[in-house]
Amino acid sequence: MLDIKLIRAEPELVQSRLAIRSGSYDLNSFHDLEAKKRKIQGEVEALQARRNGVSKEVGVRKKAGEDASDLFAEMKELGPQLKDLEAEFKELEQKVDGVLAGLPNLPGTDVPVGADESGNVELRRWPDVGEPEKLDFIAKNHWELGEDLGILDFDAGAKIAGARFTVLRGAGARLSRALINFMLDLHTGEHGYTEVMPPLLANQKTLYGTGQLPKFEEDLFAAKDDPLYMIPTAEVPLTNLVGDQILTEEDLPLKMTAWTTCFRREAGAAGKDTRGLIRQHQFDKVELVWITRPEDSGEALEQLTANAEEVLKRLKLPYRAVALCSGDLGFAAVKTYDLEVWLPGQGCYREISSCSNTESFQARRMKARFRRAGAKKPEMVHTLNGSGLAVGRTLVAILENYQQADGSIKIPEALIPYMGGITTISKAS
RNA sequence: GGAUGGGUGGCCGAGUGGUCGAAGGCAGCGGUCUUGAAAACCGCCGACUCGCAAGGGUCCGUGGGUUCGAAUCCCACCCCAUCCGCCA
Repeated sequence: MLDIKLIRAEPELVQSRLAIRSGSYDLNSFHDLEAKKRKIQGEVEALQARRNGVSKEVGVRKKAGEDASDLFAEMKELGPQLKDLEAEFKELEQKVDGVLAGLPNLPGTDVPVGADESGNVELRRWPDVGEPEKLDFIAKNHWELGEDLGILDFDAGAKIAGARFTVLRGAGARLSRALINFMLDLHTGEHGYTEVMPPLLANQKTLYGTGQLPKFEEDLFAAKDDPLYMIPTAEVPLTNLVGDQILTEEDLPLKMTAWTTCFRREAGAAGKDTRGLIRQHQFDKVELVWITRPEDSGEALEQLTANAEEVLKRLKLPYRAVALCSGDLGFAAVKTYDLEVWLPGQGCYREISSCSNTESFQARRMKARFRRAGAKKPEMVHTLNGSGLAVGRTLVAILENYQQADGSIKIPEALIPYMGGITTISKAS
């Protein structure tokens, strides 16, 4: 949620910052609505002040045994009047909140301006020399490799649950588990994150806090008989852990990591990435979340992204880092770096991690604050999140990058201990 | 699912329908004392919001209701704890 004070104080700035996002946001009618709300608020409060004064006076007179019938008469008139005005105010307030809840965050001033993903800016590649190493045979897609090896079963997934669900078997299932453990061990052991296992279902308030609701309900799976949604990312439960709290300055930065399964309806993605593991309704992800002081969040995004990149480096998977342009930013983000892994089977880079600084946008929605040592007023914290990494897509990247001419898969060195010593996945294994 | 007890400020915890935004304690901040610290003592100390300010308003799980007036009474709902039942 944007700071209403900022919208009021700098309407042109807010309008122009929103204009470089995708979608259009006209704040003119909002300003009128909001001004009217404040006007009514003033009137309501004046009447409330009078009511409170009268009530107090009644108390005083009763105690003294005096008559208060003139005050009762006044209240008889004031009461209904106040009630009507309060109802009007409430309605206006809800409208204002509704508009506010639907406004996305303002892109950072250092974010490249662009309409869509073609405006994104490549920052660096790893390894940093030219194109990724070419295989000396024709690379296969991961779905061919996986099916041939019997470790990815798309038909079985479709039978059990439908399209965009997959069954992993044998070494495939093991590889997924190995990746989760490898990533968690790295982030907790070397990067200083605390491991968390959150609920995979969340209530409406929680999804509002991170910005999925009310605007993006169609992207979520919902429970049938309970007001609960399956989480689309661990960012949702992890970030909300600090909601409705006033932390101390020493608590910050708070760094959390979690492996969770994630669920997305992919409502707007019909026909996109229909084959393979790239776009699934259900996938596993290791998430990184930081809660910081406002002055620290810029640097925190660099570190968080570096932590995610380290996973790719240890797995020796070629990738590039991209700064998203204004038109490609997510709803809550001020600034986002995407990490894109090289997929030889498809001859392109694909997103494998997205790291964002939302600054105080989510904190304001969920009332996540902290108090500086010695300070009187609490302040909003800044929240950041990033994938470190998407497990399914990492598995894809390993299949495609580590494939051999005979269709077998070499296990990246860093993963061998997590694979029980197995060094290759081949048809026989 | 059934029964019971609860949801009050950063935390713990009192609270009689009427100067209650709310006792007390802890934590925090400032001070006295001390070579310094601790202890002791004194003072300050909720959040949000409207307003240039003076000041006003809202908030005691949520939403309704009763009343001139509700943290206190009534209704509904949510959540938590414990016991019973069921169950990974």
